Amino acid sequence: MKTINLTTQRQAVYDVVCESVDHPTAADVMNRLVERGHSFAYGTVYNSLRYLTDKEMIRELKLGETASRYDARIDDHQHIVCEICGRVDEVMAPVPEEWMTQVAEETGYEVHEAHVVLEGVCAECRSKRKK
Amino acid sequence: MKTINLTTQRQAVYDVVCESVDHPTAADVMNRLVERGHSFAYGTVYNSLRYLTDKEMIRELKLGETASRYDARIDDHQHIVCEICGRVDEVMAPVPEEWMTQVAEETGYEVHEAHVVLEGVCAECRSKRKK
DNA sequence: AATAGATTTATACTTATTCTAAATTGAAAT
DNA sequence: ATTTCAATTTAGAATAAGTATAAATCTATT
Repeated sequence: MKTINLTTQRQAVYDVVCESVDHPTAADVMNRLVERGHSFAYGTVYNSLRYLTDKEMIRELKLGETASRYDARIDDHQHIVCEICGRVDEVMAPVPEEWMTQVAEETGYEVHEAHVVLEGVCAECRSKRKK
Repeated sequence: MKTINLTTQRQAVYDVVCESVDHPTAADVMNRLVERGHSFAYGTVYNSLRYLTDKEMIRELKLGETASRYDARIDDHQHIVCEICGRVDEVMAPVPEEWMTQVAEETGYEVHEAHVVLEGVCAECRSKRKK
């Protein structure tokens, strides 16, 4: 079932996510679609985001905020959120395998994956703070 | 401001969280309060959970589900969720310091903390599956 | 052109949580 | 003991994010 049916709506949603660098929420995506002259139903945007997520063309991020965010990078990676300005950046350093093994031993679980949300202060906010 | 004012309601909420081993949601806490003969307002339970969280007597967990869960263990640790039965267990193995350092170097962030949600299959579900 | 299946639309609904304004409680001061 | 005042609780309305539904529309195939 890897048939992918990209309707106008799904393509437009995909384009917005791909061209965004800030991990937009569904509401962000909606606004950007309107800016581009589209006017899709509320539910269609959610449907499209889910469809694209199911087809693994985008990823849904749950970073502990109320709304999910979406990411066009689908390779395995984590995220870091700035406590000051709220920006979200990618973390490419892989979670250490040995730690995962340790967790498996400790818990008796078969460990499949790790979702990590780091918190800290981004470079920009750090330099602003120095004054 | 470390004055802690434990009203009847807050104490009862705290007791429920402390005596639960399954990381209850606000709704779970509400039900358990009713079982114990209490009948507090809806908002009071949320207020109390927030109060206790602010005073660092309990921790709020955002594990990617729609509802927050609460944990009476306040020492630094992570969580693992079973993909089959949904149970949530503690992970005491600390996130490797060197990985955090690596992330700091990679991102330019000052890294403060890591929230990790692992996913896998718990021991019980693994043995059930073997049949 | 006719049909069927998938998709979109508009809108209603759900769930989790927060907000609000009035009522209640409880500690401190008279 | 009574007054007072802030903190807290209550009941219920409001909000935010997302899901469900049923009718309308689109699209591919006969």
